[in-house]
Amino acid sequence: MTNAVDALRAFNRFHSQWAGLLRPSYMDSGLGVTAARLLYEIGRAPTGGLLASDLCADLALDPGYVSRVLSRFEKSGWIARDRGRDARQRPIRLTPAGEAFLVRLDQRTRADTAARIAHLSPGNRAVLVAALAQVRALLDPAAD
Amino acid sequence: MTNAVDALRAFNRFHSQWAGLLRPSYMDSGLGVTAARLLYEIGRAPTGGLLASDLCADLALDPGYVSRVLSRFEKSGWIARDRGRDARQRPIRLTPAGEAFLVRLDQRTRADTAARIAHLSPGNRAVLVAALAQVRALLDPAAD
DNA sequence: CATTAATAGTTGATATAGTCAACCAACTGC
DNA sequence: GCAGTTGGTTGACTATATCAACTATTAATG
Repeated sequence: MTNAVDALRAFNRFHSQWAGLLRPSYMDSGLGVTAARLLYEIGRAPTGGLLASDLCADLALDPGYVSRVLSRFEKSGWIARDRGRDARQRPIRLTPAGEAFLVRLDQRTRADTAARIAHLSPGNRAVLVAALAQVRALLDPAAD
Repeated sequence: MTNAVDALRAFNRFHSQWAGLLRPSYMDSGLGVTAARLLYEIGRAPTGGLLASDLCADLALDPGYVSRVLSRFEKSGWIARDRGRDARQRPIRLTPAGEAFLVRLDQRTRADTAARIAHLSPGNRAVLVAALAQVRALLDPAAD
């Protein structure tokens, strides 16, 4: 296991397991992992201008699928869609209810993560943060 | 972002994206991510004694689903199932064809990973390996 | 300005992935 | 030999995702 490729692959296995990427429902939110990612992305976007096509491109998802998920979000009252200047597009914005839902979800996720590193001392946390930054810097030449 | 929880969550986002965990088909193998994990697990197991129930437990999967995937594997000629002493259980073993398939798949995955860190110098690789080990040691108190 | 081509998004049909409950056969303990 | 349990399979179903066809609108070209 001195080899970087093997080490990395082993780490990938470990991490995807650890992070619960395999679980079908994201944090028992009733959302699938993909739907949760969509909602997060909507929450992160500059208010007002986000289009369905942006989501498709950013997350590499099928337009039809995105359309349906967005309809569900709309029905749940988490997003609203207006018409823009270009009447084909339907800019997405998060409603207050959606915002609230997202905040709750985020809090739960954060609490979960916190619990999973609760056993680490402050010193060890610092080491962890440094190591994570190191990994990311090396793997992602174009870090944002 | 000085906070360990936030750093970790950001890393999780980055890594799951980087590792391509979202892609439906594992390395264009025709297998879904779950099926690929099953096959790997079968390949890793001590020859002969592996049971479907072990796979269910280890990977937290539904018995019914596992049963079907294993049937597909059998039909593809990748595994064979005998009867054990306990005639309820059907110990799984990899056939030569399955072994070969797995080797090819592994080579492709390895090549892919290698390409993605091709830009790293030997020194940087060593740093990466150390950082990965560090992360894992901290996150996984019960590392194997 | 009329026609054609492209774009944003939706919808229908279909495939794949995963879940849940019922079930059979074989084993265990009494 | 019977009650309860275990390993595995099957059937019915839901959720997730893909593909192609379609509508409405805008842009491009003559």
